[in-house]
Amino acid sequence: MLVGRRIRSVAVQRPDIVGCPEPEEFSRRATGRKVENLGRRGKYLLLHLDRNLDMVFHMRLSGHIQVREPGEPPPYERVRIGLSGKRVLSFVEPRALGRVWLADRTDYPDALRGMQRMGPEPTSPEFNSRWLGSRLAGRKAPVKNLLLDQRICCGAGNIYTDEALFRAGVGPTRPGGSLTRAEVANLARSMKHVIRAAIRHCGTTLGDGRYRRPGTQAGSNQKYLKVHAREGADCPRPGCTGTVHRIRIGNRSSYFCPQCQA
DNA sequence: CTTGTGTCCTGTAGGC
DNA sequence: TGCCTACAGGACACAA
Repeated sequence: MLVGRRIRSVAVQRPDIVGCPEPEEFSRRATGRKVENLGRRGKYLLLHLDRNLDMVFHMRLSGHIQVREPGEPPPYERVRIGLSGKRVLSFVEPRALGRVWLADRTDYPDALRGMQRMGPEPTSPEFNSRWLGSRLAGRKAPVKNLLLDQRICCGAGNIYTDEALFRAGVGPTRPGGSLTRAEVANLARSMKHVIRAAIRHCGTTLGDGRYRRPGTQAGSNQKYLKVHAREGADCPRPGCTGTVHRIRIGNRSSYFCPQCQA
């Protein structure tokens, strides 16, 4: 759908969506480049272009990209990229919190240091109980917050941290350093499981469904959520008589079952 | 270094 | 109906 196409034009509808360089230079440098490959690192999407350039997208809370035919642009289109072969890539972002950057692959800018500092992918062998244990050791912050730290568990967000903690039977407010070795190992395994399942189900489309996998289709992972966004529901663990609670941790909601998550 | 809080932005849901 | 507040898939700057 994208690989092999050449960028013919770039139209920035919302300048603050472009992280760097400045929108004008962003457009100038991207125009004429060819998409050689696609990639992902944590929550960042990568278009590897020729001349050693990467176009890097982050969808934040409500963004998505779609490759469409020319014509009426979708609502909330913030950046429009005209491609060879009569296609248009639209970066759609209602809340305008997402960003796109253009970077030299061998010299990423400061603006992308968050991406550079990310830890191992939860799906990789490097993400194991040894890694997680080393990151949680000595920490007093709630384990929920530490899992949201992309330097510790890249790609994890509010949904998947809740689900992994439930699966591991670990309460979200537990200080990171208080987990036993067995709990850490369990949590690492649970995170792998949750992230793999989410990828298999093409992501989680919640509520108003603004999240969309590329191509505007909804994901299906929301059907498999055990606790997230299920406040008041009976705990899904067989035999448990508890209900799903919602609390605020660090200004964000956490869902969990107090009876099976110690 | 760690930790908690506020901010960016827009839209929707729910209370009154 | 309209106005107000709370909340939403995230990350970062900043203060203590």
